[in-house]
Amino acid sequence: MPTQTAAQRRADARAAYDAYMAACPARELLDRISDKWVTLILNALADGPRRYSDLGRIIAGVSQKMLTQTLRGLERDGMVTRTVTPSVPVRVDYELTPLGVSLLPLVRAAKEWAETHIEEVHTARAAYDATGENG
Amino acid sequence: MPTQTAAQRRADARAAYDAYMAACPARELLDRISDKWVTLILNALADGPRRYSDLGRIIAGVSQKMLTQTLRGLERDGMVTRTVTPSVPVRVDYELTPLGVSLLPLVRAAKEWAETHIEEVHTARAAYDATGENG
DNA sequence: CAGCATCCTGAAGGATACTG
DNA sequence: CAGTATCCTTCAGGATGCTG
Repeated sequence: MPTQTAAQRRADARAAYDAYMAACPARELLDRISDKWVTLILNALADGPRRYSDLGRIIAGVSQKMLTQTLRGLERDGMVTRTVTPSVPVRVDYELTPLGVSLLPLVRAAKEWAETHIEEVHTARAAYDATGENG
Repeated sequence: MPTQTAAQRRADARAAYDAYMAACPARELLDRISDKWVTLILNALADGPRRYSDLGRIIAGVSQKMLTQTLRGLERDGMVTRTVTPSVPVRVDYELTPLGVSLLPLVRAAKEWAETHIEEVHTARAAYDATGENG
């Protein structure tokens, strides 16, 4: 029996890697904007502040849980501000911070790339699927 | 009993939205590059072709399953090519296609933004956590 | 060497019900 | 209105063992 199995070595490597990854700024960013709801909220807030219920309607398919959870995350990261107006009933507005706004170009760049190259991707995909299906 | 409950309406909205989302190029792209292993593989292949086992070593914490699965996905989408050299033992090289290469600037832009703004994020996060903890 | 097939667990996220 | 709390399902992804 070896001092360390291959599995253990891999596990160690992963642990080290995970630690490294957790500290990687690019990774943190991608983890954030890769979230489906994050990009949708960012877009929904792009032209100005919105109320909680407005966001829920604009984004249509979102559950309360995910909406709240995502907004909290964005607030925590300084991407949006949450403003409570203690009227009756309560009113809560969300708005992008400068930091949140600075993220928009990146999201748009991604959109740009996607729209430019998506056909290539689809073509490649169709070709790949075709070759695989008949042997 | 209403013709349609709120839950049903939300479910319908989600179904419609999911369909819409699935067809959204930007969404497709984000789904791809948000994958942890995708960005790592892209980077690993940035300076030239690599063998399967090399990738496994360079990316350290990856499991065979995810490595293969991710590479297949990238190949299918036309981001990488897979070249088999039928020697003994077999040798397989992966290389970025022009399409794959065209994605690198975007990944780097993300990295750039992250490195520029990550401190702001961390500061905001610390502030947020501080206010919440003794409320 | 470069995979594939299988099993299994943890975590994300939707549905639902309740509250200030 | 704007959430919070709970339960429950789904499934991404790791471990393991086998193959051309």
